[in-house]
Amino acid sequence: MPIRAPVRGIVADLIAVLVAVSEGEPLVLTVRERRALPAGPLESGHRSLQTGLRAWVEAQTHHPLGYVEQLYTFADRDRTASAGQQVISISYLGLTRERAGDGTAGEWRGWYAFLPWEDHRAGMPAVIAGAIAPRLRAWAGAEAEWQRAVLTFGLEGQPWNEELVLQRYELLYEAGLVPECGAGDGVAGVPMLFDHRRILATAIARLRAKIKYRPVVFELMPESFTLLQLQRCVEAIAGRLVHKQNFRRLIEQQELVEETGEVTHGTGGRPAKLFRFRREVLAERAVAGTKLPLVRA
Amino acid sequence: MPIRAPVRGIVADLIAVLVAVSEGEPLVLTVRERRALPAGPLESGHRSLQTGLRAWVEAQTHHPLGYVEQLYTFADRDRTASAGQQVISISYLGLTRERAGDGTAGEWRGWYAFLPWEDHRAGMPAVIAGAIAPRLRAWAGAEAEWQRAVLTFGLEGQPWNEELVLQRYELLYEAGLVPECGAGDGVAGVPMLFDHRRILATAIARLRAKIKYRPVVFELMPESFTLLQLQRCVEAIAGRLVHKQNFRRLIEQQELVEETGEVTHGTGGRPAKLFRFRREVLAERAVAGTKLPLVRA
DNA sequence: CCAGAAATGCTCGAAGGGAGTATAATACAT
DNA sequence: ATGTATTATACTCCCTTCGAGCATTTCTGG
Repeated sequence: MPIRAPVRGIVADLIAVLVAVSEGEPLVLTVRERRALPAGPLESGHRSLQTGLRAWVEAQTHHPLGYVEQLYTFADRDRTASAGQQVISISYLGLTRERAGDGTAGEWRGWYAFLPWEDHRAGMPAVIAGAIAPRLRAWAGAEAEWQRAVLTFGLEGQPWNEELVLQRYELLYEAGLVPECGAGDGVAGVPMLFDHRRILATAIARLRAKIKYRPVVFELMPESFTLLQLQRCVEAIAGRLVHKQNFRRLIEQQELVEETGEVTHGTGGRPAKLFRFRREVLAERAVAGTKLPLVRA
Repeated sequence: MPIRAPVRGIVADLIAVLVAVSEGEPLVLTVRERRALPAGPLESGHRSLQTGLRAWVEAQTHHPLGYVEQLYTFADRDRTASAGQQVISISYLGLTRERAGDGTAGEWRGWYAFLPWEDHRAGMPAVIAGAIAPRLRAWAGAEAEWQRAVLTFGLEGQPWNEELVLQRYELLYEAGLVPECGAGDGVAGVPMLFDHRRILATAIARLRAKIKYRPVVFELMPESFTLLQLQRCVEAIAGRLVHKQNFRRLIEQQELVEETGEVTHGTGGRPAKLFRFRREVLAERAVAGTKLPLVRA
């Protein structure tokens, strides 16, 4: 391959989607009047991107960052900053157990303020039938486009798939229904600067997928918790309700938690046992599940 | 957040892990005497990283790139090129249906040449019991380190988990058993320049996970194929054997393929029906499976 | 014609998961 | 005190999925 001169004037940014769940609401840390995600320049001297981000976030929020995962790297031409400079944005998802206290530069905000059509805990949000569906209908030229809308938004009786967060945002973007695309008014949700709302959508999609096969929810929970609190946390992230008894069976049969021996009162009903996460499973579960029809060794 | 001056002299590279499967062997495109993955500088003027990489690869190999997915972005300090320049490497996984023909800058090479301990199709490779296990045993100080080796490599009767490709490579790296770490001789496998073998491991891990829940295998198959060819392709990627009858049941009940109406002869037994991938499922399967115990709407 | 090799069809049983019923233990209103 | 609302927790039922294997069919090559 020919070695060519690289692009000059590259700027690299780290963008963090920091997530916490408080009282059954999923929160994301925002800055700049709640219109942007926290971001900072890449600094040399960090051993890796991961540790660099962790150090930076912990310095900013004074709270430990439980879990960090790289999301995606964007370098679209329209991300170009000033003249001729190319901007590369490396985005991260971070889960934190507690909300940042004072001294934090940003504000925590419920993520469904930005993507209200993603919260199906109280049934399909009115904004879908009321605004999104008709405007997508009007936009869709070919039948294929409408079918795409039907599938991603669960219209016409199609099942709702909570993982398609990014696909839904991109569909709205293409249809000109979010202000970020530069084409007028948005159909729903608070917009953000640049493509931060898309990055948030990416993060939510990743997290919604991940809680199903890795015990990451616990990174968002306090040390001890009731099973209902855990369930509410999962529901907050997934944006939909969960069958209580089966959820408990799932958690318990996987031996993800152990009883602390204490109970809580004041929840309005029978006192609930308190549980804690069994950190041992992080090592045990290294041997995760397969899905291929293997033959015996 | 304080806006600080960004790192000066950033260089951004694209690194591609191009995969093909030919005659039941997984191949990866290499350059530089088969010691490196193809890489090129990020060029401005491309609409996005994805399209930039696709254009570059297709120009190089004269073959369409079926599927492209971003893998990971590395920017470790030790990736620093010359003086004070920070290198950011954005890696991609690309699946291609055909091997590149003439005019290609690189060479296709079986990926198990680089990671021989990953091929369990003929049982656990001798190199594990013969070289890896004893040398990890000698390296492991604390019991926890040995336990990690036992779990990731499936020692002492632990089940083999084919998805832990990256964890295994990193364990060998930490233990000083690969030449890339700068500590002498490697225990097995052809080394590569820089951290390219780690990137290859990342790609294999991602692909092994992905074939289980997305129909990406078909990106590696010719237009029409027999079910055994498809199975061999999956086995090549997964590095382990699959139960034939159950594999067919899985494929057929998911309606991933349809018969072409033709059959092949000369395979040594009863002629096999030829199938083709039903591209429609790419739209249908947008509604993928869940694992949360949901409540009825 | 016979052995070997694939392809394909079918069955059995264990495990997992969706959905609902039943019972227990608390807070709170009357 | 008593009843009701609310939450916690224990089971049951049933259907689907999936691992594992047997059996049969249809070709190739002596």
